[in-house]
Amino acid sequence: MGEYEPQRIEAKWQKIWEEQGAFNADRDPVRPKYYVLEMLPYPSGTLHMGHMRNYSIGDAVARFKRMRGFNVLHPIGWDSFGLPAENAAIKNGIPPRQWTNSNIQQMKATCKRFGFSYDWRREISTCEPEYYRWNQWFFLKMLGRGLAYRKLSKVNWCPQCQTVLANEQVVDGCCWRHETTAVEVREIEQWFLRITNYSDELLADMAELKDGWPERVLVMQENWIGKSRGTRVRFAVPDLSGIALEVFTTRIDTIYGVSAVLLSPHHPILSELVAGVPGAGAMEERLEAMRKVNLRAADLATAEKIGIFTGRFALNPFSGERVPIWVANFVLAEYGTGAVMCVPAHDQRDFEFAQKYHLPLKIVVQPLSGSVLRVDQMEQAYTEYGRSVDSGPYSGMESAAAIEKMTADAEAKGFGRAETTYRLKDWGISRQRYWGTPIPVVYCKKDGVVGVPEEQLPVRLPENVVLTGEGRSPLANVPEFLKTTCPKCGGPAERETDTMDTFVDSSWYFYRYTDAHNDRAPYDPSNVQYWFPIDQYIGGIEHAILHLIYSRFFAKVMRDLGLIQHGEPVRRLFSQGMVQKGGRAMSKSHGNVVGADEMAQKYGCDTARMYTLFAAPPAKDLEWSEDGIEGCSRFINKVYRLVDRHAQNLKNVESRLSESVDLSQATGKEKLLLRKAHQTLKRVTHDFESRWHFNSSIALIMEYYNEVQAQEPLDQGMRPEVAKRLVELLVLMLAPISSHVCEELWEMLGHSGGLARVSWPAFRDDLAKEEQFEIVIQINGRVRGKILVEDGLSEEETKERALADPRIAPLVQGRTIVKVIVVPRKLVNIVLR
RNA sequence: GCCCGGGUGGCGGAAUGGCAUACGCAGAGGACUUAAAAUCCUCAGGCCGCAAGGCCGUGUGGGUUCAACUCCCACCCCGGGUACCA
Repeated sequence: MGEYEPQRIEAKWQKIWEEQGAFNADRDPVRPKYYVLEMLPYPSGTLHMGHMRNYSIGDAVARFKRMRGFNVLHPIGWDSFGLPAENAAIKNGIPPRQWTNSNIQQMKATCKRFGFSYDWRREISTCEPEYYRWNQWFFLKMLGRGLAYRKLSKVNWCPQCQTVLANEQVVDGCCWRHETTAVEVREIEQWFLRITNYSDELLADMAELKDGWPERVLVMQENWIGKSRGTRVRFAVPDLSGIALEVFTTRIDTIYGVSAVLLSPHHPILSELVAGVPGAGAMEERLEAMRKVNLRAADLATAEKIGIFTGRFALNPFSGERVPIWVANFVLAEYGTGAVMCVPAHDQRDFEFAQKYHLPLKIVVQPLSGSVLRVDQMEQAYTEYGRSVDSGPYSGMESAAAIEKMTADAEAKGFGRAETTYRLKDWGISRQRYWGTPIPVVYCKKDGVVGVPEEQLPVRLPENVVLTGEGRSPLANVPEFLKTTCPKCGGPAERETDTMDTFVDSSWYFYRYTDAHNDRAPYDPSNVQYWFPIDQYIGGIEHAILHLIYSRFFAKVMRDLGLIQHGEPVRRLFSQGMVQKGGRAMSKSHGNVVGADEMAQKYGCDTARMYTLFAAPPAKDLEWSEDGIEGCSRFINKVYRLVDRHAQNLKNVESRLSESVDLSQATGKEKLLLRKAHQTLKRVTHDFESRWHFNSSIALIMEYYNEVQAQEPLDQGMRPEVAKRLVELLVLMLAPISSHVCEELWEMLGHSGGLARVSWPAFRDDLAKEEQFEIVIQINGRVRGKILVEDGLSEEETKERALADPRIAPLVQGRTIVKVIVVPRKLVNIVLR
C-alpha cells in the first residue's frame, strides 16, 4: 500500500513529460488543430493565484482537447518590456534586463512546478532583440504605408511616471498606475499609428465575433470606437463677421427647436468671441473655474449643469432665428466640434439646462402615436423619433426622412454637411522610456525623418544605461546610440530616442508562437495559415479594450500587408473572473499576492489547480481563501487510495472499454455504477465542451467517487474488467484537471505510455439511462409523497399509482380533483379544490 | 445617470419552469487510537412539535403558472464598466 506523495509524483511526471516532449505541437496533416492561449504575463517576479486560475482553465481545456484528438497548440511567453523593470533599476540599480530575466526564471520555474502543458520550445520574451526587431519591422511597414506618422500633439503626461500615457491609460483623469495622480497636458512630437483608418472595419467585423466573444467585451469595444452619424451645421455670428460656429448633431431634424448654441469651455474660439463684450474679464475667470473641474466618470452624468452666457448671438441657418451663445460645462471639447445646438424639448441635457436658465422650450417633433406633447406639460425631453412640426417646409415629415432631407439641403446651401464621427483616436505609441522597443527612425538634417532600412534591424537597445527616472527619454543620454549616420545620405544623424508602447509587443505575439525562432520574418505565413485563428483565448476582462482592440488592428494591417488571410485573430474569447484578496485584484502592485509556489509546496499543484477551478465558476470573481482547499486535497487522496486499493487486482486485467460492456449480462451493482459513471461523463463532457463550469464538473466527479466508494468492495458482485473500467473513468475525467496524479494512477492501473495518448472516454446513452424513476407526488404544488416507477410507464398509469399511494389517497379523499399534471420521470401534481 | 453582472444555509457555491440548498469547507456526535493527527460513519436551513408531522424559506413587493431561485413588472443593495458622445 502506497501513500499519496504529491511532490514525488509531480516531479516524476513533469520530468517524463519533458523528456517525451509530450506537449510539443507540430503541424499535423491528420488531426484537426486547436490553438488555446492564455494572455501572456508580465514578469513581475511572482506568479500568484490569479495567474494560476487563468492557466489552470487554459490547461484543463488544452488537455481535454488533446484527449479529444486535437493537435493542440498551447504556448506561453513573457511580456517583458515595461515600466516596472525601469523603476526597479532606478530604485535598486539593477539593470532592467537582469531584473526582468531573473523574474522570468522564477516565474518559469513556477509554471513548470504547476505542470502546465505548454510547448516550451515556442517560449518568447518580448524584450529580446529576436522578438522586438519584428516590432520595428512592422513599424517600418506601417511607416511605408502612411499608417505610422508623427505629429505635434497634446499628450497625457503623468508626472509620476514621467511619461506620456495613452488615452486608454487615463482613468478618470488620473494615471492608470497612480490613481490619485492627475494627468497633465503637454505638447510633444509623437508617433501615432493610424488605427482610425480601421474604425469602420473594427466595428463591422465584430459581427464575426458575436458568437465567440462575451457580449460585454463587444459592447465595450463598440462604445470605445463610438461611431456616430450626424450633420455638421454652421451658425453665423452676425456681430462678428468672419466668425462662425460649427455644431455637430445627430438630430438635425430638431433644429427648428434650437434655443441656444452651447460651447465647451475649452472651445478655441471663445476668447475671440467674448472679447469686447461687457464684463469679459469676470467671464474669463468663471470660464477658467469651469475648465478646472475634473469629475469622476460616475459623477459626470449626474453633475449639475452650469452655463455662462457669452453675450453673443448666432443665427439658426434654417429658421434665421437669433439665439444666444452660451458656454456649458457638459459640452465636450474633444468630441464632434466642441459645440452643440441646445434643443430643450428633444434632449434631456438641454431640457435640464433650459429649465435652469429659463431658455425657451419649443416642440418640433411629435410622437407618431399616443398623446400630443404640450410645452406646459413636459417633464422631460422627448428624444424619440416622430413627426416634425413647426419646422418650416419640413413639418409633417417623419424624423428619419427629415434628417436626410435637411442634411442634403444644408449641404446644397453650403452651411452644413453629413459627417460621421468616432470616439476612437489614433494610437500614440511614443514613450519617453528606456525599457521598450526603440522606434527605428533617424533624423537627418538633410533628409528629415528616415526609417532604418530593414536589413539594419534590429535597432538594439543599448545595455549599461544609467537610469535616473528624470524627464526625457533615457536614450537621449547615450551618445553611442543617439549618434548615427543617415541611411540615405550617409551624413550625421540622430536616432529617435523614444521607445514603443508595450501594447505593440502584445498586439501580435500570438502569431510569433507559430514560428517563434524565425530570423528572416516575424513568422512563416504558412504556419499562421495552419494554426490560426486562435480557437480559444483566455484572459482578464481588464484587457477588453486596449489589448484586444490593438491586436485586432494589427491583424488587419498584417492582412493588408499580405502576410495573413484572416482579419480577426481570435475566434473565441473567455474572460475569467479576477482573483481578489481583500476586495482588490491580486497583483504585486497591490501587495496582496498569494504566491503560487507556496500553494504548490503546501498542497501539491494538482490540489492547487483543482481548487482554483472548484472554488467558483471560472467567469466569476473569486475572493481568495484557503478554506476549502483541504477538501480538494482530501478528495485527491481518496481517489488515490481507491486506485491503490485495487491496483494489484486490476492492473493485469484486460481493460474492457465500457463502450463494449454487454448490459444484459451486467449485475445490479455494475449497472448502478455504469449508469452513474456515464451520467457523470455526459455532464462533465458537456461542461468541458461548452459550459466551462468546472466547479460543477468537479462536484459531479466527487459524487461519482462517493457512489463508487459506497459500493465497495468492488471485487464482489462485479466483473474485474468492469470494475477496472469504472475506476479508469474516474481517473480519465480528472485527468485534465489534476494531471500528475492521474498519470500516476493510470500507470498503477497497468497502463504505459501516459495519458497524452489516451482518448477521452466515449459516452454511451444506454448505459446512462435510468430504469426506474422516483416520482414526486405533489398536492397543490406541495410535496406529499414519492413513488418509484419503471421507465416507460404511461402517464395514465403513473397518475393511477400516484392516486393509489397510501399516503396520498387519504389526502385526496372527499375532495374534488380539478386536474392532475403528470411530468414523465419527474412528478405528479394533483390539483385539489 | 446609463449599460452589464450578481444577491440562495455559518462560508464557497449547485439547480433546462418540476423534491431549493448538490459538491465542498467550517461545525456537532460517534467509530478507530493510550492519546492526537489521519481515516471512516452519522447529523445538520429556520420555527413549532416528544414524535408523526406542519408552517415558513432563494434581496423586497407584486404578477403569470398546476408548479417560480428560474419567466414578467416595480423597487432595494453589492460589484464591474462607462460616453452628459449632442
